[in-house]
Amino acid sequence: MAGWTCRYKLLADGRRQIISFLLPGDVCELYVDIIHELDHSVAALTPASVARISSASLNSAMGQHPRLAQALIWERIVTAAIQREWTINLGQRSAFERVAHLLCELFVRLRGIGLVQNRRCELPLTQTDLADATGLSAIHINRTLQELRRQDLITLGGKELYIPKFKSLADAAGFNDKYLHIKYPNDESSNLR
Amino acid sequence: MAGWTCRYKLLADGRRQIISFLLPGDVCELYVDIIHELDHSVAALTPASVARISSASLNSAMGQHPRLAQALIWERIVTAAIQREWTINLGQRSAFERVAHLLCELFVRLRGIGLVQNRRCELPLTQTDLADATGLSAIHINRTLQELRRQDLITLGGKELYIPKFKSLADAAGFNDKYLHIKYPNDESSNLR
DNA sequence: CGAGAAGTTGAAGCGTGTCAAATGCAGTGG
DNA sequence: CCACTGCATTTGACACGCTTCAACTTCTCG
Repeated sequence: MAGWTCRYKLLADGRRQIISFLLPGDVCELYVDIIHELDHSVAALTPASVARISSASLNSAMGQHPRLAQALIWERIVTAAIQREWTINLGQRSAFERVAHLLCELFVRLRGIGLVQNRRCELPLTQTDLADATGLSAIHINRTLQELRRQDLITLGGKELYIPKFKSLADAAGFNDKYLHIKYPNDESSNLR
Repeated sequence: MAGWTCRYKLLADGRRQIISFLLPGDVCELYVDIIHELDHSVAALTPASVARISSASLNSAMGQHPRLAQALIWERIVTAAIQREWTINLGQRSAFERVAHLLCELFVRLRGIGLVQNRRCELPLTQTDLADATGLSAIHINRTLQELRRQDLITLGGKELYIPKFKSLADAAGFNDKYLHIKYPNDESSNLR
């Protein structure tokens, strides 16, 4: 409901991969009762508040509100699309593109839930977090962020991210928001420049 | 129903990332009618036969067979887990581990659908396919496969893969099949040695 | 004010990519 | 049946993006 969390997995030797970021409103796990055990971990990156929903109440809610079931299907589709896009990000893109792409994704998702104002949003991640999400070293993240700043694509500091020309950053990243299937209130995705 | 296919996405400059492999019995897309357009492509890697199911007949089948709906939920959970594991593979593992891990995954999945006999299975992938799945260059795939052969972890040639000691390969890859949630007929996963 | 975490910088090393070319192999047409 | 063709695989040499290591500095917060 509030705050940032992430899915992650630790390898035997201590390497950590962040698998995805969960933002306010995101669903963590619908089927805990089916699989019984998660194959990964979830952690809060900021103070966060989380709601638990019993499958009984969820089922009755879906019975009374058919569009809720539809919304949850839609949520799964988008989550899967994001995970596929991360696969592409890690598999094909350079460090520069990777970081730019991740920032684009987070920015658009935050925008979709009203957490972007004046092209600014909070980004409560350490450079180590960014490193573990992009499969890079924290040191290289640092240098990549410097390069992004040098090209005036972002301003990042004090946990605040500012993207002056979104289109430029998206082009540099090869980012296309179609996969997120996000509808923006009061304007269209193409209005992001 | 038969043959190998894959999901993939092409970047603007021609880079290709294979996002996942679809094996016989796998579901490609349940909700085409909801999202209308796919954000990626699917291609056959071998001659393949595919069945289309209308949402009408699927819904009626699920109505008559409650366990079918359960099975499809289970399928989505496993698919999501595989995609997360690919994220880890591409983000954290070395070339050697990546290839070993991918071969482990495919081997176990093929085993689950009865396509492994005497520790052998078909692997109708080119080295270029493996490269695009693991985010490596085809040349480095070639050298990595040679190293895997040199360590007697695999035999691969003529589109046939042989894994003499699965446990050894899995250890080298950091592979744990738990995320696949596969039940083996007539034996347990730990029987794979 | 002190201490630990986060961010920054420089130098050196290495894993993987790129380029170029040779070899092997399967399908095709004469 | 064989020469031809094109794709897959293999090999070697070299380049480079990113990692590692080792400081140092700057923040944050009790």
